[in-house]
Amino acid sequence: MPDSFKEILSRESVFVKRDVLSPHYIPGKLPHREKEIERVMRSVSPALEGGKPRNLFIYGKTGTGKTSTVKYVLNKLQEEESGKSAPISFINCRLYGSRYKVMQKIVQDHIPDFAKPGYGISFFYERLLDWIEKDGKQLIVVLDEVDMVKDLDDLLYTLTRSNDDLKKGGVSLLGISNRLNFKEKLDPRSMSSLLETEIVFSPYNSRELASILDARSKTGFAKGAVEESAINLASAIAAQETGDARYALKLLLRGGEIADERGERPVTDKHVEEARKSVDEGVATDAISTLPDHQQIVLYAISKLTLRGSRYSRLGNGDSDGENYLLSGEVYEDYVDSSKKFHKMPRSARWFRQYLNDLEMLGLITMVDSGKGQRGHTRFIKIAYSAEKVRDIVEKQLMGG
DNA sequence: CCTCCACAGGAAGCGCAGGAGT
DNA sequence: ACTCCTGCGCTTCCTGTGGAGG
Repeated sequence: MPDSFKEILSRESVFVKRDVLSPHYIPGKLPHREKEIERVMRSVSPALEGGKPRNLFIYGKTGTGKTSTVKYVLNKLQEEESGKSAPISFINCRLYGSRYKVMQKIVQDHIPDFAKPGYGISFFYERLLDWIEKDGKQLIVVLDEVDMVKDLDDLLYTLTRSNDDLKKGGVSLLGISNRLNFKEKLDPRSMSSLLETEIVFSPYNSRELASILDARSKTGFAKGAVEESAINLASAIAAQETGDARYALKLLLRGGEIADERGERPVTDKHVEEARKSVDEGVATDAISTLPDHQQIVLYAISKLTLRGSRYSRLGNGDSDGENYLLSGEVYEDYVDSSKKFHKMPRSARWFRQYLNDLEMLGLITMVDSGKGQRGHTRFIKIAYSAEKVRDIVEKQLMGG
């Protein structure tokens, strides 16, 4: 318990430059991505000499450094080529998820005068061609999370076709995606245009993660403020999950915050261990509060019944492990009641089943098929997180609003 | 053995909001 | 700015499934 604000302020933090630990920070050096950086540079380099870069496609799971690598290379490109012959549009397709929006964004980036809404695609297209031809520019369009574009075939067609319509200059594409299987849905023609070159980013292993964390903590943390074992644990946990560098960074950052809150000085693996709980809980809270209302209500019904105990408590005799499993029928009944409580019209039983499947996909509940000992064919449902917490989150979410 | 139970999940169709085209 | 179109969330209807009960 601090005696005064003065004490809190004078207390030394383990951080010296906190934002270095943030996942958005792009360090001056990207460890373990040297090969990838070189390949991206190689494919972009023709732009420096007025040539058309090859189209490039990058895959890799989240937190493997795809976006950072591309941003790093493009920053370098703009530094070395301070002229205006290789303009860049960096587009996050989660925000600009259609051909129209992407085209509009490109125009807005470079010729904002014409970016008013209401114009058709063909208008944007021709303005853009004029602008590129003017002094033979080499436009580079980066499509981050490219799988989020609804009419991707059309977009790719439009952009690659522009090279045929241009007398001078060119447009090249750089696509980034974390889903490997999405190209199956693509038109073979747009596939071959996008996949001229392909780079796969593999997940970091725990040693690589450790050296990344180590490098960042050297500038982010105060000297001696973080123990090596803490870094190793954070890397090991993240490597075990998916090799996600963002997750590893979060663990370390949160661990530092926890240590600060208690005024403890070196960040140890104990802090990281607790950070893991807190981070995972935060993820669950986020996942729940962004859920559609009715899925939240289903979760609410499940958590309520879990706390009260199943009405049909006769599970297979002797199966003492099966505590707190609920039947989908009784959950539906409570879901209908709970919907009324939150002033919502309950959905049909068919759609309720769909909700259950969605929630299972998100890892918020688990289900097993009813075996012996149960009349009829149903599923046993169990909540994956603390029932009290889930109930409170949903209540807060749906009551005040 | 057949029937019933208590569901699972596919198919078809419907109304609506928002995006595309004019 | 206006209409047309499409995708999405949802309902209704239906067939399937595996054990219980008679």
